[in-house]
Amino acid sequence: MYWSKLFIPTLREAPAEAEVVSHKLLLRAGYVRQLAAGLYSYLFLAQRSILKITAIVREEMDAIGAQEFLLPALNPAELWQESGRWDAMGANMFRLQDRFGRDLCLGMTHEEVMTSIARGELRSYKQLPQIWYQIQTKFRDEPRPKSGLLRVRQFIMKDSYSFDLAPEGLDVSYEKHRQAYCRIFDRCGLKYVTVEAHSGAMGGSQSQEFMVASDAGEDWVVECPACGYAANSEKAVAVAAPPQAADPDGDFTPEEFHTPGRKTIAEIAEFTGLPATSQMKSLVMVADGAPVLALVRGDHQLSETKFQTATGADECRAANAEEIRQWFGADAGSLGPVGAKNMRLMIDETLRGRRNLIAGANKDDYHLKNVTPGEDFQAEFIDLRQVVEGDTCAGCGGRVKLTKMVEIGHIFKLGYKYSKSMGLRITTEEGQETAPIMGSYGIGIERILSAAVELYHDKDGMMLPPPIAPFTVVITPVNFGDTAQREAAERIYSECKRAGLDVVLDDRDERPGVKFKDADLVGIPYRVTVGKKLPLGLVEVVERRERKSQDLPVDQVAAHLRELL
RNA sequence: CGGGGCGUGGCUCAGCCUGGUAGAGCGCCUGGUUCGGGACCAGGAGGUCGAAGGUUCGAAUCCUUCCGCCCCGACCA
Repeated sequence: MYWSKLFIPTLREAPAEAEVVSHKLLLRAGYVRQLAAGLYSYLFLAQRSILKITAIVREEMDAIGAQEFLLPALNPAELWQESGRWDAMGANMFRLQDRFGRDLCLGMTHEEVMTSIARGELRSYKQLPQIWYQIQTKFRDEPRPKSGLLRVRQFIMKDSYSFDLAPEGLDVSYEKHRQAYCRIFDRCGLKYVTVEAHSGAMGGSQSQEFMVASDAGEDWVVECPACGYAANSEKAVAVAAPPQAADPDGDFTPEEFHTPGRKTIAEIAEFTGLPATSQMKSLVMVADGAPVLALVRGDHQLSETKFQTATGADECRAANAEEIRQWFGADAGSLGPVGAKNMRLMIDETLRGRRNLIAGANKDDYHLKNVTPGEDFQAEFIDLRQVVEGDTCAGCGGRVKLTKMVEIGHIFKLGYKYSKSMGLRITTEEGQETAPIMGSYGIGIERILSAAVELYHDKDGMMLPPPIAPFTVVITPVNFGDTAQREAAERIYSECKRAGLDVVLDDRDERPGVKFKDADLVGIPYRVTVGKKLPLGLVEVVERRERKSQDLPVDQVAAHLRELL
């Protein structure tokens, strides 16, 4: 293709609305344009990358025996009502009505539709296992779309679903996906980690996420470099740093003391002269409408995900000021476990064995000292806190590190949630009816592109891995008006084409600097510069990432690049 | 939904406080000179200043309401 004929609207400056690197570069390099919050048009270059990514995904999915479908994005309400998710999805689901007033939604994911196909067609254990997938557009009415293509309201997902007779079969389907995902992300040139993920409150037994490190990410991943442990912080377990002061030894009873105007952990620490680790932080939560008091060490944060999982509730939130007043007779800042009535108490494992701690007195402007869990109040010990930097690995004792990451894929053992709620039954070898066990597996296609840009860029632009770059070679004659340069460039161009390379010839009547800048910005992995060395029969082959340059005779360029790519 | 910021040619922004005939740079078009890292000269096109209402002789500028976009938080199968 000839650059002068292509629509590649590069910008010298990034539009003001872009903040994260991948967003800025995708706009500047002319890959995408924004239509509205969380809605992007993919222009020529982005579409080329996306086609390359989806081709890789397709090959690897096909290789594990998965079969490609294409399901409607528009779904009838009834299907989602059967699984219970018409209500559960809440405001995150786009809903609409047809001309007859029938409720419809735009699919956020396709467990329901896949299950409805399965229950209509699958009859016998002989038909299992099945893996069905699609590469299709998903819609989610995100409360806050952000970060360019990283969090959007419409995006392309590869989603697959496995149906197996028994858990051992699901293990196999799951493992096939795990390996296929590794191959996909390897082939896309990404540096990623696989982490244990939160499986949700509704009984999924196992799930893993594929994550790429990026400051633009929204998840924190806890990793132990020593033993390789890696988990999403929503689920991660680690050993907390020991308390900064030893607990008073002795069998004391709780004793009230006046703390006028001191409400925060830091204020109490300053007032008492004891560190935050000597305090219990009391958090009043509401789980499915019922109050629950969650207790963590003063310097720790409650993990709401762990909390929700522990309660088994569908919906959790922090209590508001009126509720707290009503339940405790005091305001936030003076709350504690002693005397908390008519509610469940949960306490973080880190506080097991601690004695004579400080907590709120449930009386405004008063706190208690000498509060001992298990003696002065009863609570369920559960891991509730967020892992922090400085904790040590529960497995090997190494120091864990936390890294912000973007989720690009998620594999999930679903269990029987959909097969049971939607009445999918097959007949076993023994002639009994049984519900197949399911798995679901997702890859965010645009996130692969964005994550690659986040991972590989410099001040001049993108440095996309060749397998997903829109072009792999650009031929840049310094002066296209020069006959010798033009002829050499065209010759190399057609030889590259014949060698099967994705090549573009920059035939624009621009100064060389403009062409070099655009090639760098767009992130084409190799550039062939046809210029001053041509009289010697030589051109330069420049590698984008390292900027390594090599002079080659005109007739060897295509073969050389063919080797590299 | 709470908090903050921003909306002025395609892009980046000035002008707004203190009301008085809409600007710059880049980009675009024409002609010329250039040609190894975003050239130079000359000429030119392009804007209902987010929208509506109000105040005023007069509103980009002041007031009210609404809309949109971004950021932080809440939320996130």
